[in-house]
Amino acid sequence: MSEATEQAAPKVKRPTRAHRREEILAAATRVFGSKGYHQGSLVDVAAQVGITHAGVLHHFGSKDKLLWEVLEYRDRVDVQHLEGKHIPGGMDLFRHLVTTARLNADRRGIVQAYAVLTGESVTDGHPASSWVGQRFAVLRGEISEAVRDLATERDVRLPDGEAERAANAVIAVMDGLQLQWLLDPDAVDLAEATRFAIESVLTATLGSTVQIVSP
Amino acid sequence: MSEATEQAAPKVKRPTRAHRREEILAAATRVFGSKGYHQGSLVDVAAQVGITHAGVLHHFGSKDKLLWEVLEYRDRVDVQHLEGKHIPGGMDLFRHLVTTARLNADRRGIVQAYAVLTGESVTDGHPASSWVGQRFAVLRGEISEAVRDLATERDVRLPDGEAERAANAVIAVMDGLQLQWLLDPDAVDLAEATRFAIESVLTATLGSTVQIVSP
DNA sequence: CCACACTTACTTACTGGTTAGTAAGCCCGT
DNA sequence: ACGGGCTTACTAACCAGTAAGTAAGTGTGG
Repeated sequence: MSEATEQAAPKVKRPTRAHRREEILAAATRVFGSKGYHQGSLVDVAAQVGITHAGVLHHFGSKDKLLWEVLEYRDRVDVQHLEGKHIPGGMDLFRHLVTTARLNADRRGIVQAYAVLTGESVTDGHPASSWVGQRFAVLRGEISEAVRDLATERDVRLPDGEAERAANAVIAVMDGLQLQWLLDPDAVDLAEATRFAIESVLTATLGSTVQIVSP
Repeated sequence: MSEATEQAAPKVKRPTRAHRREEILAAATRVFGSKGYHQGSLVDVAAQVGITHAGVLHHFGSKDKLLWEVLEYRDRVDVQHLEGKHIPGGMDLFRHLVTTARLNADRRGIVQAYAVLTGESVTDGHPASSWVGQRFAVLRGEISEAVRDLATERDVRLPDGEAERAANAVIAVMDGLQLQWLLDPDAVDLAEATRFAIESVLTATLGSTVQIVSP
């Protein structure tokens, strides 16, 4: 009898398409993160959500397409803590980068997936290589822009290409620190190390001490 | 008849064991670099030296053992331009790091193999993970030591752990720049970017401008 | 309100391909 | 004539993708 009144929670039986896809994406992130794309199989992914590998293909068509959606999924998670606000510029961008690093220290799976897939992507014809390349290009643009903002703010004239060089160094240091942290979490404090490294690059680039204060 | 007189050139026919192993190691470096460890097969390696995959196993026993020898092989190549001199300290170490970066810009295969294997190594139970971990630990020790040398030289008192933080940043930036360079060689000048990034970290750490002059 | 048509979410079973590793034997140089 | 270097031939495992079937839903016309 009480069942009729419980119609407020309508869908308990079959998972909706959207929900199931999300489950599979989360599982695929774990699998690709812990085994890599080539070594991680659709059977592994399927087992984690309690279906067969054919069921996964029913939702995503092919393993390549699944990977693409996993990468987009990571992008969504990456900016969700910004809550609608667009990606910031100037000093706020660097604060955002450090904040992301701090959050990442509690999201090992996603960091690992990113590191593994980025490393794998430099192999010939890897399906993720264009995604990673694009990602680097976008980051390079955004960060060098922020560096130029800071330079203008402080009346510093930057040599040609200096902003891009700084941007590349910032991106590099974040990726490299993640690798070290994954292999030995005790050897690196992800957030602190990231803050230190970015401050170093900015200080050297702008010629005066730069401090990134936690928001 | 003339065959008998040709015995003056003794070893043209069958390659010696040592020489063959070296050929296979070079081939394996190319294959693991271009396809990764898991995706690169023994058949690929064997084809490059004109034998079958069973021939490779005859020399190395298993794929894992081959990987280990490839990693050791890379270490040998990496320091061979030092010609017997041991790994330097102080400012000489950082000069050495930049020099290595410059040489690496013409050794894409080795850089790629290192990047791919390092990325792969964070996957569960990867045979290279302990090698990479060890490598990071050794580098961290050597570089932080060199940072302390420079600090002493310049009468700078470093906060606790600052040398290690700087070392981590230097290692990170080198690995990260290699990744970016592999994905888009035009976007990064490997040697210049490395020099810039290391100088930044050292300048920020030591509180006064540091320049690394090419030897 | 219910039967019929259709769709969704899978499963089972299979194909064709690739893999590392093993075993046995051949050939060539010494 | 013997042993190292190699090949051929094979095994057992695993892979992505396909095809066909099934059960449980959803929508619709009468």
